[in-house]
Amino acid sequence: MLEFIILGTLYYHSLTGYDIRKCVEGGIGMFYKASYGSIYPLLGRLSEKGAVVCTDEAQGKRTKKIYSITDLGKREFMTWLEAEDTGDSIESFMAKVFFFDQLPVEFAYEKISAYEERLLEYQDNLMAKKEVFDKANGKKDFYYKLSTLYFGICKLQSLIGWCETVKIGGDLRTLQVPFGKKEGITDAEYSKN
Amino acid sequence: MLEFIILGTLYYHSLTGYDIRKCVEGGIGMFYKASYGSIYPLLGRLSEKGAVVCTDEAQGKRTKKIYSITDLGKREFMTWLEAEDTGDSIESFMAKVFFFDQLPVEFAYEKISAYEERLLEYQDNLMAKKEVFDKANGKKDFYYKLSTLYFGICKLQSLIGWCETVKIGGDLRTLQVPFGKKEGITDAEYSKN
DNA sequence: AACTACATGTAAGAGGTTACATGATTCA
DNA sequence: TGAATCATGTAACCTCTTACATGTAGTT
Repeated sequence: MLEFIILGTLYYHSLTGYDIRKCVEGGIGMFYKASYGSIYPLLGRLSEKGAVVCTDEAQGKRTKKIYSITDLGKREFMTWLEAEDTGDSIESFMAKVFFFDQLPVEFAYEKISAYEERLLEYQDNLMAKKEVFDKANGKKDFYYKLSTLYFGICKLQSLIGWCETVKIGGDLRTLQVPFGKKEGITDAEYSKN
Repeated sequence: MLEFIILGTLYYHSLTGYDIRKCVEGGIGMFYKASYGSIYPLLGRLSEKGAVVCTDEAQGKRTKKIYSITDLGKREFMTWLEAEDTGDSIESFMAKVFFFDQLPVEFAYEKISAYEERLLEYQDNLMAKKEVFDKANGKKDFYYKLSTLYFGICKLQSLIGWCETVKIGGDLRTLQVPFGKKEGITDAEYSKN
């Protein structure tokens, strides 16, 4: 995963290992953490493979190592981006979506639709599980256990709704919050920009 | 983590390693996966430590190994359950909530409230990041990147809403879905039980 | 007789994290 | 001049996953 996130980050800009980390943190950092202890060794391996090249750039007394993606690296990145992810985590799916801007729109539509299909299947599973839970107990000794299941269903259905909107390039503002604090994504605030 | 999930699973029932896996899969399996390759070695280590004990039970030609939690194991489990989790993942929080049924209600209220507080702080961070994103680009080349951020915010606010309801032991049915397919958590279906 | 589920493990390795070690540059 | 940030790395360790290996019990 991190391998491809690095390649995606380098796709349009050459960066140092340090900068890559900042980019990841400010980008898909919500879904994926990258520490130096994983980035630097990985950059070494990617260099050996020929997916990136390293250029030394003098900067006063020290030398920065600036990494650039190669054609091979670009191909590998695109292969990953285009691959169907088989039952992977939401996080890894979001990591791909993060780079969909560099793909044709039809492509993004297909990928998100396919993912949504699998989510709908999974939804059926969860519903069946919920049935069992609801019936098997008196709803007293299992309140918190049930609550986690409800959270899972809620999150899943939010994600399905997200797919519906994003796959057609819809207005992100319609991704409204179901309940709780509504500050933040109001129309008023959004239209200021 | 898995260590405590095993202890929590064994809290009221003695089980084989095989059964533990099934329990985890059917329980917090949505948030946490456990393979035999992690369970069996862990049970060995827990035995050495004295947190669980193993009893052999003859069953025809073979012998089942049934694991039971000890007082030490119960104390360790409770310590984990009561500990403030510092910026951990949603999954690890849900894993704790899963076992809140064996805690006094006030305790659950406190834990969920404290967690909600941290979520609200994090929400401020995300909003700031969203501002930067919204302003820094023409909303064309960054649509999908922005969409992942919106998903993060949406998920976070869903979770905050979930906290609001669950901390006071509220009706789980109010955790309605914001958009998308609404099948499943309808009042009609729920009231059948 | 064949298949599925029960049941227990191990070995190799993926894929990280944490802490450590080091030093340059920039800015107040 | 001191602190923060920039910048690069290593070593030890941890936590699992995957695949393998083996065999029993129940069911069709």
